[in-house]
Amino acid sequence: MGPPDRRPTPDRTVDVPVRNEKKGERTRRKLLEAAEQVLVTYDYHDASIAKITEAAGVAQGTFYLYFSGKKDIFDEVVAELNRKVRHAMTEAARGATSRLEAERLGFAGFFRFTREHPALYRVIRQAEFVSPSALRNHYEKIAEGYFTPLQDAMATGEVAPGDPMILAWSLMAVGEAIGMRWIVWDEAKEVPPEVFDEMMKIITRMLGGSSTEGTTEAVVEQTKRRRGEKV
Amino acid sequence: MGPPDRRPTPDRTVDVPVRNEKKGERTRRKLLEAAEQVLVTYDYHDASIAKITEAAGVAQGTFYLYFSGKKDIFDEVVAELNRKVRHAMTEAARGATSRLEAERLGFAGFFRFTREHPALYRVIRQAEFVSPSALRNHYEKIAEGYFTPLQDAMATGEVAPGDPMILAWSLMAVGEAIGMRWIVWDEAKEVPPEVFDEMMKIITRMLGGSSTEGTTEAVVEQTKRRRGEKV
Amino acid sequence: MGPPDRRPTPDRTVDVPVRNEKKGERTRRKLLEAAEQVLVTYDYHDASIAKITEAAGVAQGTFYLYFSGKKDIFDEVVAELNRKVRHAMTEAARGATSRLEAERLGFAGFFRFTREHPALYRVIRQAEFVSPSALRNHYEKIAEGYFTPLQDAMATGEVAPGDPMILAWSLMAVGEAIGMRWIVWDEAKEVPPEVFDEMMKIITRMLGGSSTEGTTEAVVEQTKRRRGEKV
Amino acid sequence: MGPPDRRPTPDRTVDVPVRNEKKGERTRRKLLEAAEQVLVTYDYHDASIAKITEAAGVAQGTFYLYFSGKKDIFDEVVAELNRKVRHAMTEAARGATSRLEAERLGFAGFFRFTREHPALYRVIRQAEFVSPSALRNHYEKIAEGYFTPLQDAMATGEVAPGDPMILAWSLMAVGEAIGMRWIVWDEAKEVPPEVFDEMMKIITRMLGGSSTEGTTEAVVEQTKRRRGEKV
DNA sequence: AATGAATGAGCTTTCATTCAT
DNA sequence: AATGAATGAAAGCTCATTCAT
Repeated sequence: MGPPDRRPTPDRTVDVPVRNEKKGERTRRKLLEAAEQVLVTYDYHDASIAKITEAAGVAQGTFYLYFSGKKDIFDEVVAELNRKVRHAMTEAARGATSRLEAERLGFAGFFRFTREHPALYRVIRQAEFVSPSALRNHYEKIAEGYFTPLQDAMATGEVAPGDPMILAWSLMAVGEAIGMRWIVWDEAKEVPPEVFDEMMKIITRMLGGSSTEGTTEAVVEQTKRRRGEKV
Repeated sequence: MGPPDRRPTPDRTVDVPVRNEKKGERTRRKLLEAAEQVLVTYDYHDASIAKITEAAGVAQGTFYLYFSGKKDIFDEVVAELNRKVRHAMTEAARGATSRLEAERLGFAGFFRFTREHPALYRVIRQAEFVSPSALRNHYEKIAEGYFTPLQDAMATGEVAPGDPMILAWSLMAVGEAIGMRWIVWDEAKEVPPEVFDEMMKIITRMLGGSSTEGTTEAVVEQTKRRRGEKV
Repeated sequence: MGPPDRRPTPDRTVDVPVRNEKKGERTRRKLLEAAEQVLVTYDYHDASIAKITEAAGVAQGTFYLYFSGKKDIFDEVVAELNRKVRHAMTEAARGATSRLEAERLGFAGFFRFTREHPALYRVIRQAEFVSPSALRNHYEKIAEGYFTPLQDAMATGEVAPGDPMILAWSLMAVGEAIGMRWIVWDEAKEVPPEVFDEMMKIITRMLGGSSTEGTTEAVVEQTKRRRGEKV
Repeated sequence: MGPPDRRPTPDRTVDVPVRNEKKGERTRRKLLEAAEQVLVTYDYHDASIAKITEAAGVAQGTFYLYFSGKKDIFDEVVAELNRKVRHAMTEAARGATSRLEAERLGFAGFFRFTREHPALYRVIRQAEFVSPSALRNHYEKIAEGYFTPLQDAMATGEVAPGDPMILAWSLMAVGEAIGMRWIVWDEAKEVPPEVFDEMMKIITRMLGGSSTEGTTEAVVEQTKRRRGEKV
């Protein structure tokens, strides 16, 4: 299953000891990094302990000194990726002056992450079958990150009133679908600008705010300006 | 799309010879049905050829007379499920008098299908790792089904102008996310009415049409009437 | 554990197809024979499936077509050995004209078996930890074989009255201990005659019958005569 | 034999430093006690060094400072148990006024020990495969303990003349078999009185002495009296 | 058209033992 | 005197696939 021979198994992880790190901790970290790396190329079933330990440059038995089994390390990898995606989105949206701008920047950040980690994106989705709880946790954490900002924006009228959680899930879903279709499937470096613009028009309508700033036209205009196109 | 295959999913593999069906074709059909059945309970890796052939009542060797391998039959099962979901959605939307109503009915149909086939839903998602091409085909066929109707609705102004394909993907994504979150995760019999209403408010904004009929308020009103609540 | 390198693993079992035996049955029999053979040299834990299948000349996977696991085949081997020992004892005692003579011949038969299968003797005792039920079954079957004859002999006064089962267990125990001490430990070809005679004196007293024939002196006399010694 | 080691078997490894005991000796003792404890619950193969060192509260590596391997410590544990059983039997028989009474008390003591240490009983028998020499040593020491008393009793006519060693082995065997059958298998608190009496009738005959005191009837009478039954 | 016995590579996991610190 | 991280061989077992019948 999966694409087992697209790339050869990476032989070793470069072991750069982190400062103040004990021997045991370093080995654990090496294993975690190796697992992430192996899961880039192989799916859960094909990502064997043998491949992981080989990539980490340790003996097979060593694995069980740090993890109780395959699912255990998988869960940790998922948790780490979750942290990374959320970080990428939050950082991208930082400094936005409106909810809509925050969405635009956040989506752009998410797509950038998707492009930079096309295989890790696969890992997250795989969790649905390997570790449902890890998957739930992933989506819920992202949705929760949306909750308060959307609630606040609803209070100011920037976003149409409603249940912030349902809106959060809807926005998240659109981003994921567009990312899957126009980045992962097309193995593209980015969502084509016209698709992004079109998507933002839809997102704008989903938010349904009343302020001028948030209208479809205004957004398209802003974006074009940013790209240096003429309005 | 005609009404293909109106038989309900068989609970067990009962071999009722179809008229004019040769022996070989019947065996092939038995295997396909058995695979579908087994994949309801087991995921791809646990659904062994042995389980499938046992369920079909044939010897293991027979399997390779009709399918080139495990992935082969999986692809065929996915294709069949795809046919069924699309059929369920199309049938549900039949007779709608507006695009918005068609969406509402279509989503309801999709949720009903999700509720009735919670495990089959999992099968489709699993295709992402087992057979990426099957998965693409699945989503693309659904999206294509949206294309013409949305294009037409844009022409009449019922839906805001734009790229019908991107809107199709966005709508599909929202439905899937809500179905996953409120049916599959909650193991619920249906999406709670208030969630459905809230989602429809968002969908309505996504369509962004100009006709009165399509406004949020109008839709909520219609729905309440249907439920016998006072407006 | 155990003496792992006394003898090399036997490479193959000579496969003499038994008449009217189907392919599957023959493979099963080959595995059973190979297991018995391997268990002669190695103890339960060291008698790996790999060694067994190699000795049988089949692939490892084939093993699981016929046995559910290691314990399964072990139980069958124990059961077969049990059948063999009881057969050896019964055959040996056949034709005895008194209970005491039957005992003498039976013990001699048991010792002969012990001598011919010193390692199989070990296998039986190993069952105590590997498969307690198999072990119980083994001893109980032997004890049961004693029951009726002893009961009958008690009725005729040939053996002192009492509980035949407790006497059966006591006789069995003495035989086993003497066999262990003077055959297995000494790797001897037989229990030394003077030990055997001494043991028979004790056995004679244990039976405690009243008939002249059964007295210690009479037995020793008979035995000496048989050996051609002068009385 | 003096009264060595009157401390009860420790339920847990509590490290009470013994007077004048150096640190190294204490660690060694802790390991030995931990091994005994672990072997009560697990059999040889499942009693891992990890479990033993954990129970002893020392690091795994420390084990090899005191023992050359797993078999080494096992042998020492067996030797200690051997000391304990013999001690239990000797103590029980102390004060007997005849050989027969000594047997009766000795058997009772052995059964009591068996009942109190059902798992340790298993440990001894396991030695047969783990460490044949330890096992031989065990039985030989017990048999030797019988030797002199039986020899003396034969001299006085209390026991029928013969080879004391063969009689010793026979008696030992009967005790072990009855203990296994009616205590270990039945998980009973004691050998049922009627079984014990019946066994003593057999033992009495095995000893085959001439003095009145030793007759079956006399023994049964004594026993009944002890139990307060009327004769 | 069908059988089903046989394959063998590959998996996860355990554990006695070593050795640098 | 003690540590505990690391080892690596070996185990039992599964399963997609083949092929002689």
